[in-house]
Amino acid sequence: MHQAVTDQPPTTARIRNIAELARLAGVSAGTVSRALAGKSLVNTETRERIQALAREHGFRPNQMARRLRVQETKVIGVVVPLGHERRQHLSDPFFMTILGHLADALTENGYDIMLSRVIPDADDWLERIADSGMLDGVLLIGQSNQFEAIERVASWYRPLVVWGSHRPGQIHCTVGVDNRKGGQLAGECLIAAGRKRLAFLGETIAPELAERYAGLCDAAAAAGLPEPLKLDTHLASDVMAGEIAAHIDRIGGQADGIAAGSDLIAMHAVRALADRGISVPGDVSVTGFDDLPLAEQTIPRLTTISQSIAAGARAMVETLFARTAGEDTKSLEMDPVLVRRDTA
Amino acid sequence: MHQAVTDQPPTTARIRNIAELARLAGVSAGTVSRALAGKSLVNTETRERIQALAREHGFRPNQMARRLRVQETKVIGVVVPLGHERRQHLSDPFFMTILGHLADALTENGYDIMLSRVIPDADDWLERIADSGMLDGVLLIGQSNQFEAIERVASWYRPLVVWGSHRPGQIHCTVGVDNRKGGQLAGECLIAAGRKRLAFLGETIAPELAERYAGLCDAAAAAGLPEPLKLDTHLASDVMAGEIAAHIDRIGGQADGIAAGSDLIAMHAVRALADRGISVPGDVSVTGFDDLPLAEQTIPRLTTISQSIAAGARAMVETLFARTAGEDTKSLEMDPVLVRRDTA
DNA sequence: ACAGATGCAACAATCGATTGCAATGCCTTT
DNA sequence: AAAGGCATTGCAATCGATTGTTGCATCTGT
Repeated sequence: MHQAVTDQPPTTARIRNIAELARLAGVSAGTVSRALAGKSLVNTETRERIQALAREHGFRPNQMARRLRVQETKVIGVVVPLGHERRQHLSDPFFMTILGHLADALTENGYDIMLSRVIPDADDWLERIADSGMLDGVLLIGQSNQFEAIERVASWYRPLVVWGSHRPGQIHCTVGVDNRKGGQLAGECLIAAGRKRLAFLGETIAPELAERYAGLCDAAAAAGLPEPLKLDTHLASDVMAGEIAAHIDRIGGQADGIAAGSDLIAMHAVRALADRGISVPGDVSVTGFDDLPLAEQTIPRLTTISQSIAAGARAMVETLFARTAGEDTKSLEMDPVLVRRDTA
Repeated sequence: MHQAVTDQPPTTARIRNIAELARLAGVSAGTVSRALAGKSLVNTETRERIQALAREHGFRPNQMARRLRVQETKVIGVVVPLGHERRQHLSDPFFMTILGHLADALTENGYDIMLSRVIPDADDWLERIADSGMLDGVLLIGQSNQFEAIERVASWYRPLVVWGSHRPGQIHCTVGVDNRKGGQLAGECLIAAGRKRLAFLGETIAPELAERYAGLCDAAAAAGLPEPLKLDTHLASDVMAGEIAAHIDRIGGQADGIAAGSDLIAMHAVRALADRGISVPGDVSVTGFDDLPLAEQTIPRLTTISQSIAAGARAMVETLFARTAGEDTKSLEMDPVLVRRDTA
């Protein structure tokens, strides 16, 4: 009783389960369970005796067993499907930023996070996750090209919320930004800066980016400008830099206003332009998308379209809990906001 | 049999466990288990029949139960202790970068990741994680001020590897960089650029940063310069920017060479200097630490000390598996490398 | 002093899958 | 034809905790 509370006793064998502790305390396993859970059904004195014994031996009940029994895991899966982009990896700054906010919101509510980076080879990848019995809910970051798979699972698995865009009539619940409007804002910003030859930098296989491009086209059309160039770029960071540089070299002076599909792409573009002695925003204007924390730290600071990621993450978590509680939830489409800084 | 493979049948009730499927197939639960696991003990024909039935009903065995039974979870915990810095959050770019690489290495080996952001209020926070029965191993990112707690757990919990610095005689196994040498490299770089009034920007409560500062002092002493200034900064990104700006204002021209404790701090410093019309590296030289991917993307690009995070992450995972297999492992201290770019 | 109420703890079923061992049936061999 | 071998499958224990129900003992009120 006089040793430090959390030390392992050197002599005694470790206690491996409730039954052993029960034998040691001279009570039944059920009583130990109730005592450790702090339930009032056990006598205060015995409860404290058992708790002291547990502390002394460094015993903690096995969570796996508990969760199997109570059918509740207090774990939420956060999943990134990498359908069209197998080489992209988790360190993508947008994903990391939203993950950080999700982690904050979930841990505040007493939930743990299970992280999966999934390459959807098998077409039941999401079924497998939803149905594993390991999770109380799933948050999906991005739809990638897996719209069908998500719809299929959403039809029977309720605790699922997706970051992404909302198509009319879809089953699964999304939280996201109006990407088309965001693209339009970016276009209007470039046009207001006097740019007439626009280009979009990003891979339009992902629906989000396709919509941003569509919005850019809207803005161009409204201003009577020709359709913006579309420059594809992979999202994997190791190849992105090279591809962007190649694009810049190739298009030469054909574009004076670049709307990038993400802040990361924009940063690479600014970097590539600077390397070639092209001034931003003197010669070329550039806009980003996302408004990551680092957008404010670059020099020049990025003009970008804000997604308010923190609010989005909070909304995802709240929506998930609402769905778990059986409520019907609506998808949330947030308004993008232009953040005017130094690049456009 | 003619419907799409993973569809849920609209009429039948969902199958909830192996026993129900067994009844449906007219065999025992054990046989179903073996069939779904693809074991050769069951007749090929029955096995395929059972597998088809499972697919048809979208049945997947409960992982929680399986894991309880086989005492192996295939889940590794990745934990960030936020001992001295409660407001820091997961979106810290260094953490995110290393997490990305860890995720890659672990998923390649068939492991899932459980993410915990822990604020060590209770002093048994790590015991609770290690002993939860939910994890096959734990990777700790950073020691924070929790050295004692980590030592205590490491004395009985083997599958634990920590990113951080190694003190002589410690029990727990670390992977990290020689922070003191890194600080020294930074100092030498600044001195080689002709800087004589050095300063360190970062919070020296964390042992890693304290060692980097010590290395900087070594370099200064070796060059016969006075002891560098120590400017404390919190690591939480929301307050960091303001604090750094205040430091820059306060010290005025007292320092012409700034060694930052991390790339993020360096970025903020460069930003603050630029805002004040101070040229980098014209008037002041700045070095970072970590060599995050974004260090190469800033303008001017950051001169920094490389930690080779990718290699470190791989080493952590390998070491963890070696320990799980019962091998004795040594801590790994990697050599830092100066990456000379544009800020010093 | 006795019926009924109350407090406390034990018992046993349960969560869902895995797996060693036993049992069945069929085929081969002498 | 009996015995041994092999291929399948069933049975039942097990992983470790939770919890509804039951049973015992003590206390209260009249």
